[in-house]
Amino acid sequence: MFNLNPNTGVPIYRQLMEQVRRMVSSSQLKPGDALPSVRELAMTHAVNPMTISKAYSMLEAEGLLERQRGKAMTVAGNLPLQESKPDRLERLQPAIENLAMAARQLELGSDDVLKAVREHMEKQDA
Amino acid sequence: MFNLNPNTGVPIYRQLMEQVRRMVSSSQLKPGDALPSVRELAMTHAVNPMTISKAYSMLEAEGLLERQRGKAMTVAGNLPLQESKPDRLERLQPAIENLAMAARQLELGSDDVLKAVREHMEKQDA
Amino acid sequence: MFNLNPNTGVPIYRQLMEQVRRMVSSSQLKPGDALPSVRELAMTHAVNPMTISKAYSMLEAEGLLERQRGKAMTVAGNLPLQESKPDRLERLQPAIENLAMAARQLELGSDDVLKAVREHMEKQDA
Amino acid sequence: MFNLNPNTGVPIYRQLMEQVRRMVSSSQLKPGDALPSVRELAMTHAVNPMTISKAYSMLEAEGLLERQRGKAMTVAGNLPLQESKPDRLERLQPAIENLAMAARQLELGSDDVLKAVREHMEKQDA
DNA sequence: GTGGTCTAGACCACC
DNA sequence: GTGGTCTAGACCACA
Repeated sequence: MFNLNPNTGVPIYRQLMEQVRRMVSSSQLKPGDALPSVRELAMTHAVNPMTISKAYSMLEAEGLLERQRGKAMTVAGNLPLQESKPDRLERLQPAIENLAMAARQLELGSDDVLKAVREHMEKQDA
Repeated sequence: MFNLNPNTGVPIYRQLMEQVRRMVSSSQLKPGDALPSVRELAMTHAVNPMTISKAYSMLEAEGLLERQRGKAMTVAGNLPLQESKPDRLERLQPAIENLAMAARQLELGSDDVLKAVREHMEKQDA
Repeated sequence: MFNLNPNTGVPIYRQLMEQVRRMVSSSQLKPGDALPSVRELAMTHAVNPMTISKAYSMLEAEGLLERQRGKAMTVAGNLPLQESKPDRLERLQPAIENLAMAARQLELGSDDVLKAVREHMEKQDA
Repeated sequence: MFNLNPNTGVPIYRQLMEQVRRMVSSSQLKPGDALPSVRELAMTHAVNPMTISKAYSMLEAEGLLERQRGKAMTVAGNLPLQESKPDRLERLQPAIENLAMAARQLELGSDDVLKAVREHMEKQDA
């Protein structure tokens, strides 16, 4: 469900926050849905529970998640519906810019890049 | 030439190191070429000179750059030629994986992603 | 400057957040002013630095404080001026309600309460 | 009768314990008086019954309350009479100190504070 | 020097 | 079982 990599330089809690935001944006996580428990996520990703907890707390402060005492955190109930495709494409932009910059610096043209992206995504779908 | 963003969580010096490596990998920076001076880069990107200097020093320790007293740092002279396209595509993988993960979490299909990437890269070329 | 009590049941980081908000509200801390460093505050109050850091981080997320790399945190520069007296009295309400509830349950009348408050505040001023 | 606020950070059971102690201290609850049932209090304050029960049990352990099988809990019969006014003023101190600290940080003088307290208590009496 | 991140582990509050 | 808070201590990024 989530993909946390401690070696990228991006803090783990920030990776998680961003990924939760995206899952909510696409309605793979809907208002009222429970998130994985702090301990469970910490176990499966071999990360300290506090690191997960920090991400959840900050998303709660943002209003994206809600806490219910003694229960798992849930997606906030007062959120707008699934974001439109243009909005979600907007959220994709940073990853695209990052890719394009790398390609430019590697002198790889759009043909090569598009081919590599297509292959990766097809392999993933399969 | 470079693109340094202090807000991503990735340390600035690591962003710079990675970007220099890519430019060398593609021979946009060739053995003997001078890099921008620490001061210049620090000015244009509003970054502390020590941060630039640290990146350069670590690349020097890696053998990618050479320092000549009183002159700008240059790309090391004993480097292999431009990397082959497969090698450079390999360097592109992390950015592709990052993009694919974001797309999956946003529930955007490969068609939409490829279209967005193509548009971004064309706009950039223009 | 601050008053942190670990025995009230109110989390320390929340006590600190509330007190910083009040100091800013009254302009005892003005935009641009530096706050005590995390380590300093942790030392003087015998509290773990992370506890202080957590309060500061959450106030930053709120927009009340700003972080400058390598420097102490400062009060955000884009804040409105000192709050009006009615606004500050509004902030005082929870403490007043708490006092009134206690007085009611202790069957102490407003005369006794006002006298006690006056005495406490005069002693404090002296 | 009681005032339980889940958002202050103070555990609910501690809020309740403190308030019961004050009611007993002022003889608004006298030895032999029955307390509201766990279920009733839990309902009216939208709190988990176990939370109420825990507060009652701890007050029982303190000797302030007595449990009679199948009946409501009552105030213990062997308690001293109503506390003297100085004793009750002593119990009020924490709330006063809290108020004075808030006022100081908000730069509100004793005149303003006393006025606000008086107004609040009069409104409450009315 | 500053703050940030993470860990390992404890105890608490609540369901 | 859930999340929350705190500690002690390590290492990193940045000025």
